[in-house]
Amino acid sequence: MIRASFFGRDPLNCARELIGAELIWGDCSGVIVETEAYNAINDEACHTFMRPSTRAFIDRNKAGAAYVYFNYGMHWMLNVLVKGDANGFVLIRALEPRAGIERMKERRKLDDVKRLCSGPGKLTQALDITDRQHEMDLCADPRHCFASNTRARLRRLDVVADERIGITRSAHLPWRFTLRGSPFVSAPVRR
DNA sequence: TTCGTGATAGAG
DNA sequence: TCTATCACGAAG
Repeated sequence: MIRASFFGRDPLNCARELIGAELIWGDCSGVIVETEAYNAINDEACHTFMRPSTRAFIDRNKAGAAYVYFNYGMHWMLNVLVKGDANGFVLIRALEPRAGIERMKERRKLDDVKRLCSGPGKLTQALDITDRQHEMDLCADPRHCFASNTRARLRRLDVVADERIGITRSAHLPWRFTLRGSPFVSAPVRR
């Protein structure tokens, strides 16, 4: 299980290094193939820029806490709080499903494994993540945590950085990270 | 490309 | 109160 100290550094390193780790969620799990970093400072796309409630969230929580919010009236987004050298969040954007695939298919009402978790709103639906898990410590419960994938690490993962998706402000920063060539990401790499 | 859908925050 | 905005997804 990845410990809280992992999230006690800065969002960019955390986002990059989470690629290849496994997200364990109850009976389901998947390998993280896409993330984005959001910095609490100097990043207009981060919620902290416009939302006092998000700044308060950072103040009262510790590194590794889940930041779950509702967007566009229908989608939940899962983020992890990074708090240490620099504060911010890592948005979990896509997974390669590993365990509990049948359960994910039921929740998504979809059979195509490649499209089960290929987007931030899709993976929360597949794993049944909602505001029930908001502020949950993701470094404490072995059923809701991240696990480092030692085998993948040894293979020296090829991680690509490009521009974040679906934002207008601070859009040029290369703060989206994907596993090179993965067919499980939300959108192809741009340059 | 277009729309559904609802929380949040700032303005009036 | 009212309105703009939004880290999306599915259909067409």
